[in-house]
Amino acid sequence: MTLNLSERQINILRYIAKFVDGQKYPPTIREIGAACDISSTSVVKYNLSKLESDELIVRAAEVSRGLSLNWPKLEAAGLLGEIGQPVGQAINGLANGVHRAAERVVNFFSVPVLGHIAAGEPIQVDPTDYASADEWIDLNEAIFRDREKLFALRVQGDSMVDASVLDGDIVILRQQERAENGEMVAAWITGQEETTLKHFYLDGKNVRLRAANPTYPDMFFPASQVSVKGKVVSVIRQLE
Amino acid sequence: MTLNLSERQINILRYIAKFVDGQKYPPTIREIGAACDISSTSVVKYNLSKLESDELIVRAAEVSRGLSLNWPKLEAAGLLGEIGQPVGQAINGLANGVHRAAERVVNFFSVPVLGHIAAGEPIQVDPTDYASADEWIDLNEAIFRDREKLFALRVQGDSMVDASVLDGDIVILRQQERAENGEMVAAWITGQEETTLKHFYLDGKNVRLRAANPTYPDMFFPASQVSVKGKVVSVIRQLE
DNA sequence: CTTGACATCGCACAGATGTTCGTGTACAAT
DNA sequence: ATTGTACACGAACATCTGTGCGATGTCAAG
Repeated sequence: MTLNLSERQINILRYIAKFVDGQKYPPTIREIGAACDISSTSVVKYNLSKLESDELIVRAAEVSRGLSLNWPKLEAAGLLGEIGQPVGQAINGLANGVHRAAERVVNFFSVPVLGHIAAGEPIQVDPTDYASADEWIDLNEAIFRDREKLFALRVQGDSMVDASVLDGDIVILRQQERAENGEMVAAWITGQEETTLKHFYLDGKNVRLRAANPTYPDMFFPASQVSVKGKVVSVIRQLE
Repeated sequence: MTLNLSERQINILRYIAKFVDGQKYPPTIREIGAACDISSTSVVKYNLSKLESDELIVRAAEVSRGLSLNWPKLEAAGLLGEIGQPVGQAINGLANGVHRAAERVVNFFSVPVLGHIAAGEPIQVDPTDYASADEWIDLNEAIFRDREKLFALRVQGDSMVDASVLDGDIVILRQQERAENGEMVAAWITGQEETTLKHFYLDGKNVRLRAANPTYPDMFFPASQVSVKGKVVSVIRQLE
């Protein structure tokens, strides 16, 4: 039989994928209902039963949160694009083998982008309405690609404001000793005995460290004095 | 601190790992108790709380089956051999399930904080040495807590540089109409017909919007003209 | 128009499940 | 001896959560 899923069922699948990825445990039918604009638990159950008969999910009867996604089937149905992405693209450390469908992880770390914030436009805000998002930010891709060499630094003080990095921010870096021109790196300067976040430029045998904020002057050092610790991949600021 | 786990707690970890791998959802405390020869649910809870304070597991209060393993921490504690790595986890790191530490990718959204970055201090960078981390950033918690009401905005242009938010950054907000003084919010200003990110202050019937960058002047509006769309929870910048 | 499958809704109910609390034991410190 | 801490037990409790069932609306076929 041909799968004929309703938009609602697609939404349910997407929500489950996102929820499990984020929470590490499956949602309840009420949580699904709330997220997918379904007022009745029985309607959720009805749709879950449909999905189960299509073998897209597996359900344990009478067990709270007793459901899981059947990734091989989801892939066979061509639904990966609808509800998630294979992890293979996000983690290149995996690239040494053929992935079976089961070896996939949803790209659940995505949030709906409900608009752009730039002066002049209002934003429509209804975060619970999954369907209304016209774009999705894939935070998996954004933050966690090639996680192997990632580490974090917590920024102390205002020494990095020139790079628009504030006190308390978390800087996520990928360990590497070399950097391309223009990349922002964490560098240890031997002469100065300090570590800074700066844009890296190699001019012959000299290294120029440029602040993000143009009001701060560039700094020049012999290349031998600058040792790159890692490249800044992401900056995360928590505000609560 | 040194981890000092009882045999019972190791057993619990092992059981959780095995259960999640097989069932695709976490066990209840009663199931854990039955499997680990614990007659009382409160004893299971007691031990789970211990494991949680060691950050070996993550627990959602009052949520059935609301627990998950913290694999990076488990590895850091040298417990992978004790509890075994579930196939479902190995899959994320290695296609064939054979565990090689260097290639393994953990399926948990926390990264080690290997130090602080402030002028004057060197940073020891060995991202593979999880044990040396003096702090862990749980990005799950940092970004996706109460994710139901979260949405994102992509920043366009340099209109927010005064808030240290750059063009292209992703701003993650929690939907809410009210704000406390000092919180950074996305606000729609009726008179100006624009949306901005500013620190919010209510002075009597007036709203003061303060930029993060002190070189930008504050803005004042009647409270009726300012409508808060959401509170900024996180700012994420991608640099690659 | 009638019929029946499909999808939805609201609600009540029973079972599942985390939490709390009083109690007990063992052991080290005082 | 007394106190404090860590660990364990069991029962009671409140809530979470899946299921069942009757009612409603839609829509195409007869």
